[in-house]
Amino acid sequence: MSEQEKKTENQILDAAKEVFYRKGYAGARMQEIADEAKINKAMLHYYFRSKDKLFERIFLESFQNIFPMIINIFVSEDSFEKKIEDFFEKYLNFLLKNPYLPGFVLYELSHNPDNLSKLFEENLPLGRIELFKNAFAPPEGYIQDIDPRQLFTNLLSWAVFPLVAKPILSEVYQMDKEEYFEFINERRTLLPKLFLNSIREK
Amino acid sequence: MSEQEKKTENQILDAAKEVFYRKGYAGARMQEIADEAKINKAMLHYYFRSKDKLFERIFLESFQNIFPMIINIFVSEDSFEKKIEDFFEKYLNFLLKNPYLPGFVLYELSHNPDNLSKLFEENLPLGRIELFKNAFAPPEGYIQDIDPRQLFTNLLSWAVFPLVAKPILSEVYQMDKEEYFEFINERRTLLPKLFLNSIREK
DNA sequence: GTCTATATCCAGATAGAC
DNA sequence: GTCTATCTGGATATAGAC
Repeated sequence: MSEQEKKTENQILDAAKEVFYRKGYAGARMQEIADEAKINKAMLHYYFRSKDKLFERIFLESFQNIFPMIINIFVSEDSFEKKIEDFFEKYLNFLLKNPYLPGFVLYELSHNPDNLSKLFEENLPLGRIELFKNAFAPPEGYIQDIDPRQLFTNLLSWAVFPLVAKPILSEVYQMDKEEYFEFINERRTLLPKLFLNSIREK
Repeated sequence: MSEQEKKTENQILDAAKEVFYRKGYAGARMQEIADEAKINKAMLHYYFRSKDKLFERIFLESFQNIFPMIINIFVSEDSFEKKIEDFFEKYLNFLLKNPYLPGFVLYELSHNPDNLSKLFEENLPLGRIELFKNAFAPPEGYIQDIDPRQLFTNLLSWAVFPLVAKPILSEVYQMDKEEYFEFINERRTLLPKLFLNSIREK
C-alpha cells in the first residue's frame, strides 16, 4: 500500500470515527463522512466497500480500546489502594481524551446485542469472573461481605457515567466545556478517597 | 375523541415507545411501529402526521418522567440520611420498571443537543443550582469541603449507570435477565450505606 | 377512521470515463 | 486511484377509494 493510500485510508477512518461517534450507526451518513474526510463519496466504497464494514472497523477498535487498561490495572501486584488510585487516575485520563467513546460503545452494544457474546469471547480474556473475584477482594480493614461485582460496578459507574451524561449534567450545572472538563478532572483525586471510604470497616 | 380513537392512539404510543427505546430515533422504522401497534402504516400519519412529531411526543414524556422524583426527594424536609435512602430506593425501583428509559434519553439528548437548554428551561424548575446547593449540603459528621455537584453526580452514577450499561455488565458477569434484575435490586439497600460511608467524617 | 396504492425523497452502492 | 453520473432499494409521507 502506497503512502498516499495509507494517508487517504487514515483520513477516512478519522472522519468515520468522528461522524459515527456523533451520530451513531443509524444516524451517520456516508456523505457526511466523505465531506469530513474531504474526499468523494465513491471513494469511501472503494476503500471500505460498505457502511457496515466501515462501521465494524471503527466499532471494534473502540471496543478493544476500552477494556485492556482496566484489566491491566487490576491484575497488577500493587496494593488494593494503589489499584483504585491508578484506576481513576488512568481511566479518567483516558476518557477525557476520548469523551465520546464510552457513549458510542454503550449505545451500539445495547442496540445490537446479537454478536455481543462472540465479541467478548474474542476480545477479552477467558475466566473473567475469576479475574474479578481475585482482583477485587478488598483486604483487611475493608468490608468483606459485599459482592465484588457490586464494587466494580460502583467503580466503573463513577468513572464512566459523568462522561456519558455530559450533555445533561453540564446543562444542569450550567457549565461550559472547560468547566465541565475541570469538573471531571477533579474526580481523579476525589474518587479514590471516596471509594475507599465507602467500603472501609469502622 | 371517541373511545376507539383513544385506544388506537394509546396503542400507537405504546408501540412507538417500545421501538424508539430499542432502536433510537434514527434506527426506528415507522413500519415497525405500525406492526407493533397492529395497525396500518398510514394510520400512524393520520394520528401523528410525522415520525418527528411522534418521536417528540415520546421523548418529552420520557424526559419529564426522569426528573420530578429526584427533585421531590431532595426538597423534602427529611434528614440527609433519609433522603439518600429514599433516593436509591425509589429511583432504582423506578428505573427497574423502565430499564430502557435512561439510555434512550441520554442518547437522544447527546445526539441532538440543540434544544437542550430550552428543554430544561421549560421542564425543570428555575434556580436548580441553588436547589442542589441547599438540598445537597451534608450535615455535621460528614465531609464538608466537597462540591455538592460531585456528590450528586456520584449518587446518580451509581443509580443510573448499571442500567445503561446492562448489556455489557450482564455479559461480563455472565448473568441472565433475572440474575441481573436481582443484582440491581440488591443495590437498593447497599448503595445508601456505601454512599453515606464514602463521605463520613472520621 | 381505515385501507391500498403510489408519490417523493434520500441514502447506499455501482458503472464507467479518465 | 479518483471523479461524475446513475441505479436501486427502502423509508417517509400522501392521495384517494371505501
